[in-house]
Amino acid sequence: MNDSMEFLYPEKWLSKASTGERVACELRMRIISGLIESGTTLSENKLAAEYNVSRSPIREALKVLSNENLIRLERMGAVVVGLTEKEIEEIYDVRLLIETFVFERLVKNDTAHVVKELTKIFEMMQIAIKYKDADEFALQDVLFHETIIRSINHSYITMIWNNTKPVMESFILLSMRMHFNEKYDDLSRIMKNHELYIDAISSKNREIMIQSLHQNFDDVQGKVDDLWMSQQMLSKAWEQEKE
Amino acid sequence: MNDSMEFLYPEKWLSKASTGERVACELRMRIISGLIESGTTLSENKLAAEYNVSRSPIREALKVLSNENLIRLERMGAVVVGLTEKEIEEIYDVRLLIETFVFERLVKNDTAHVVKELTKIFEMMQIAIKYKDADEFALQDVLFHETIIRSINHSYITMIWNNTKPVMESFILLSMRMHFNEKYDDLSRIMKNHELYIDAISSKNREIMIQSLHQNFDDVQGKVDDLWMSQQMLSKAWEQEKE
DNA sequence: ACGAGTATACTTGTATACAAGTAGTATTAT
DNA sequence: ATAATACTACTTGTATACAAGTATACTCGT
Repeated sequence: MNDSMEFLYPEKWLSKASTGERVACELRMRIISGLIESGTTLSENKLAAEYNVSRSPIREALKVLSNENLIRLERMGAVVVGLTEKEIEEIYDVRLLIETFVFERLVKNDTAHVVKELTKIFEMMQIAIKYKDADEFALQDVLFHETIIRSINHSYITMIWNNTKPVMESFILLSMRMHFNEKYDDLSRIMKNHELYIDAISSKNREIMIQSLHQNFDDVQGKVDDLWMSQQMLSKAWEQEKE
Repeated sequence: MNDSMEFLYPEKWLSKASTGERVACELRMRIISGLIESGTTLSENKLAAEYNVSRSPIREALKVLSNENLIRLERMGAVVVGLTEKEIEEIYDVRLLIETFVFERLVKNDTAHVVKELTKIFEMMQIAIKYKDADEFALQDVLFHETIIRSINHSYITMIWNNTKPVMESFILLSMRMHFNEKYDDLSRIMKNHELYIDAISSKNREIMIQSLHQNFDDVQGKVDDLWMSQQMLSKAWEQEKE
């Protein structure tokens, strides 16, 4: 593989990850960012050569990506499905679905502990903005929703989250990197919406929750545009690098 | 492994399955049926020896079961989580959640094709009852719901289904085997409920859909009892066989 | 008797080897 | 020229080998 190759996924998030997980994270980023185009056929041998590892971790990674609907494992090779606008809307469908469910469960119990945790994450996000750390911001953003979802200890809801989280994370990561330094309006809107989430859970107010969920949902279109632009730019950068 | 060992999962459903898938299906059945108790630690080497295969397909199977929340992959060994009453309720939560979502999507389009397919499956179920074929009945029952869910072509909803289906299938399979020849009342109730599903989709009537979903949900408690009894009986049979 | 350290028998993660099957191409026979 | 066949270069699935790390038990020193 080209020595000048850079990894898209933050290496510091992979401290205790196995080779298979690393490959999965990197491939995921490359697929979602568009560096690996939809329709491409990936072969285990080629990937193994490319990443200088054996087929074992590659196989593991492909299984993971297949579970996340990013590739289709076929008889000869793995076909990249990728993320179109449709898939992104669908993944947000699922998040809306499970977060609504979670909220209904959540308000039946004491929410003080969750609210405290969410507030902490909220403040972390503010720090990330202050230091213009897009990756950290994305991480905390995902963690925010994960905290809400895991708080009800529902094994199958958690399972759904575990399967959608990686795609979500990569998507948000790319989107944030793209516009973190430009769109301050976006950031303040995101922060306000997260505040709304906390309020909704704190006050157990269904109206506010629906409002914040929809707000989040409305943001998707913007994020899709971000992704598209991100894909364009990365492709260009890639082409230039190859020359 | 004991030569008298019998496989719980129908072999005819595994015609084109790889060794890994076979092992996954069999282990899943043994975990859900209670033959492998919760808390047990499974080792790749022992399983490989037990099933006379190498570690590769065993690893694959364990990854699958881990995704289904049936085991927890830890540093040393895979700890069996199993299916308690809580997990079963939770898996039905998810089915209720996604089938509700699917229904809302479904009624926006023409449902004639789906209704036709469902009617076919319904008639297959009747034949299965006629010939007292519990396994076939379970297969068609699962297929019924799969047909509904896949009909909207929503990749992430399909993903959720793919992750819950195997557990669902095993659970229903065991439940049906247990009581297929006794509880005709149950069967007719199940059939009536499936008829209700078809009606709801055909007439696009939300009221009926909610009714059938809840009916289905109310059945769960009975099924949990079935599972518990099934686990007891299988354990006893196993103990006797060992002597 | 009891605690520290070591030996051992396990565990997983990764690399490699082999077998079976498939697509596509080249070659050969008609 | 064309169709059929054989060959080549791939593919995945499974088995095996090796490395690194961990828990248990045992031995040795006090």
